[in-house]
Amino acid sequence: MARLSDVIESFLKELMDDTNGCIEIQRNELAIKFNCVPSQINYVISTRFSRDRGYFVESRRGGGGNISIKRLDMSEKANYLMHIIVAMGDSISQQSAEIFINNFIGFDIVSAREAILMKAAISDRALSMVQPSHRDGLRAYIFKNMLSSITV
Amino acid sequence: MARLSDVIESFLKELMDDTNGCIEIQRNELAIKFNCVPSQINYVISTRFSRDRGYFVESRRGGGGNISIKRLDMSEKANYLMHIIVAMGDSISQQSAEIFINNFIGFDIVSAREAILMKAAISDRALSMVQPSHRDGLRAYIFKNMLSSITV
DNA sequence: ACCAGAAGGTCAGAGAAAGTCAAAAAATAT
DNA sequence: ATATTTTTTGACTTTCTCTGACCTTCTGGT
Repeated sequence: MARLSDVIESFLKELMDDTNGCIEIQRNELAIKFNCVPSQINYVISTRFSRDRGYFVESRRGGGGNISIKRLDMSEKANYLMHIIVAMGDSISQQSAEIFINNFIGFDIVSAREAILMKAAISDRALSMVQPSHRDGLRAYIFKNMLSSITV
Repeated sequence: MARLSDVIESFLKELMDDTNGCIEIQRNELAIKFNCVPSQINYVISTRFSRDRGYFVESRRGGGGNISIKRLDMSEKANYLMHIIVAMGDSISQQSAEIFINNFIGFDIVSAREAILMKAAISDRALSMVQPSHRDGLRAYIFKNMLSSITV
């Protein structure tokens, strides 16, 4: 038996595809449509449309209240990446690069596999041929190059 | 009399033959079908469908939970990658590396975006800090490191 | 101001799966 | 015959989903 939460999730995502990634719903109405309690809508939203899954949720109570869900758009992610490219400076350690990369996964900017690839490319191991004193500089250079490649 | 675990194993494998190497089961349901305790299903999966036997297993708990098993055609792709790692030797030009990467896309070994990332990491531009005479060697090293990271 | 009604929010508990681990039983090897 | 390995079992744990009672916030009318 398919999970109701999954059904509601894909309903909302399809709705979003038709409306440029931005929808407004009424909680009670939706609950009636899917024959569940209203709080299940909250459950779906909090487990499937959280910030770190790339959605931005707002709501208003009271008469005429509603819930709006927006899919964070690419330009925002690109801005985020550009910001990091600038902030990184011209040198970075393996450790802090990996922290950045882990955050990217959280922000849905890269997939888990892409993260693995990036980590592999800038690890100390990959750069072991390079003099230690030059490693962090080269790492920043390669890292930035990878980041700008996916900004497009 | 054949062992139950073997019976369950071949049942799952036949199921997989009919479904393109990818199945979804419910643990409790299967246990009822074979008249055993649910944890025996775990035993079969962990002894017969482990990673190094070429299967990838995922599961979800809770209502509507399930276990999915995917057969990896590991052999083919992993062999292909290993072959390339060996063939590359300890030096490679940007151009030939890109040819390899383009082939990976064709063989569904990497996605288009992953390919972009890999190319960015080993481009002459990313390695412009490095003396030209050392570039191809470092490139091979980074490239191999990325390839083995996704062979796992 | 005040109040009523109309939204949405929270949280804990019930229910529905799958996971773990170690002991008992069975099969195999020496 | 005995030791070792593999299979089977079941009690207990963890995770995810669904529900309902109760709470908070907003709007509009008096």
